[in-house]
Amino acid sequence: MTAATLSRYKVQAAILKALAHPTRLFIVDELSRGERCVNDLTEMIGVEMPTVSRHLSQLKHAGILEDEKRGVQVFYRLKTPCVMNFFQCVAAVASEESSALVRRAA
Amino acid sequence: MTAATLSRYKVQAAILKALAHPTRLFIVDELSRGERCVNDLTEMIGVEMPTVSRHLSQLKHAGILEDEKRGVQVFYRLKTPCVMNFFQCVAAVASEESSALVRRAA
DNA sequence: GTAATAGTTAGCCAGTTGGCTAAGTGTGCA
DNA sequence: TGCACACTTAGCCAACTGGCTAACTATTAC
Repeated sequence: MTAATLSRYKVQAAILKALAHPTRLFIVDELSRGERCVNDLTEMIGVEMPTVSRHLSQLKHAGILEDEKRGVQVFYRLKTPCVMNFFQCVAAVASEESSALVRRAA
Repeated sequence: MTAATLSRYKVQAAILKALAHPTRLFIVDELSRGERCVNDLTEMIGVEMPTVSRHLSQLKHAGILEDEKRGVQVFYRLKTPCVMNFFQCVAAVASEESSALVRRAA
């Protein structure tokens, strides 16, 4: 494995890792329907705001989201809409999986 | 978020998490060109065999790989070839990213 | 200016990850 | 039978994750 190849896998792994959490998948899915402020997401998700804020900053750091402050609120939206194709790919792989995996994760 | 929705996100997150490591991405990429035994993968990757074995079992547990013992060797191959579409999706998102992310991961 | 609201940052902590070495399992060969 | 080889499992450990609460920042309303 060359250094360049390893670097490429690291980049891809970082993106996958950013998405590899149920809460962050929910956020991306929700933002695919339009921008949302942190408070709204917090209410939908049902964990404390600092936790949501950190999930958002992870996704932002991975280049998946961008934010915009308007007044006292911060709105987040998808930066790369193509992440949704991706999202459908995961869903496809997931649906191909046996129900055993579903049971394990439930 | 309903229980069913949460469960679905958990399944998808588990798949993403299984792929979210440079070594495991390498393995999936390599197996897309055909089955390989653990020893061959170990030589290509350059970490100890027990570590490779564990990466393989993680991918197997996630339903991405399947294995077959032939004699003294264990061959792994992709179980869901559609994981490769997925792989291309990640590459597409990655290439859309700024070079900043590349620099961070390098 | 003070208070209220929205959000982030910091610090704590239990649980997970990913590397390693050592030990165990199973198959084939002399 | 006994040894070598391929692989997995177990156990250790440092680093990371993801939740929380508390404290800080910034904007708006009074």
